[in-house]
Amino acid sequence: MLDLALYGDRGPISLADVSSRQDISLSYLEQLFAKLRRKELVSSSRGPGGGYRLSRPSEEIFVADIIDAVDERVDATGCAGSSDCQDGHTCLTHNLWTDLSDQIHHFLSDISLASLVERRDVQSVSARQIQKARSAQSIILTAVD
Amino acid sequence: MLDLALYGDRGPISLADVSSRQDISLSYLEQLFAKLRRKELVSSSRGPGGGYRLSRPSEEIFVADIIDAVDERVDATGCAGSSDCQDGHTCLTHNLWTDLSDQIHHFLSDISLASLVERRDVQSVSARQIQKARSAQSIILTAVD
DNA sequence: TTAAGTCCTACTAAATCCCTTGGTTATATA
DNA sequence: TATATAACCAAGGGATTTAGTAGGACTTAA
Repeated sequence: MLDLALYGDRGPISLADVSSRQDISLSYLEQLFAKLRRKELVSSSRGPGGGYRLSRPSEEIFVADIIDAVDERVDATGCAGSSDCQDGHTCLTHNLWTDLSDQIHHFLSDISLASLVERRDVQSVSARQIQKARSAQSIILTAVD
Repeated sequence: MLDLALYGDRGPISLADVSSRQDISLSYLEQLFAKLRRKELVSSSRGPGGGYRLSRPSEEIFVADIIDAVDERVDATGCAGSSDCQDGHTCLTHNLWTDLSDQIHHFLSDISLASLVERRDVQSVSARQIQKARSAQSIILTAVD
């Protein structure tokens, strides 16, 4: 999603591009983006020149939204929401773990894609990725010559 | 560990007792407590009447200490500390996940066993456990008659 | 018409978590 | 001194999750 936020300002991004930039397998990305599309965080267009784009401005998409869509829960309990972890009742530390889950969710729901794009560490990784893509392309062009 | 904090005020607690109260298998507890002992969070005494006790007052043992001892890390990154998640470099969201790990660790390092013992939800679960143990014992006594 | 792309299902490999089995050693007590 | 109670130890197994593969069907711009 951060890849779309970084590189998606001029039209849709194909998962093949995301795959090569971020070192994530294409098929795995397809599975993740199917879930992201269902939760309407991205929209897709098929055919040549197609790909995915963010369905909202990056300021309005939060990491928690993405985790929720892909993961279905941020849950540190193990006993989960069901709360019958011990013979039909809750275990001793049940509420400790639900508190922690809440903390995690709160932390991630404060971080937008836009705020990540502005981070210096993200920008430097992105710069390296662009550099790498350029040199890869120049190798191809050289080979064509 | 919370079981020791709750019930360990009169001498050591056997893992068999913890096992029956907390519905955790004895062998699994043995593995966990081996790690806790190595990190000097508990001390053990063998033989009849033996068991484990907290090696510090419950005010001075924090959930983060326990997690660290048992788990060796609280780490949300996947790429872990190694930070070479992408072809020898860090991935785009590397620092986001290390930040999250820090947040989790900070949250858990503020929570002592003593503070958990004082929680109402913990006390009510504990009360239920004591009740259950009493009725189990009375069944045994009745059977002896 | 063709190639680029999404879309879909089924399967696999590895890791982790919790647990089981089957022991040994130490020690309090009868 | 015998016995029961407990900690200690090692090897392995089942379930679940995570990340990825494989192989294809459908859409659409050029």
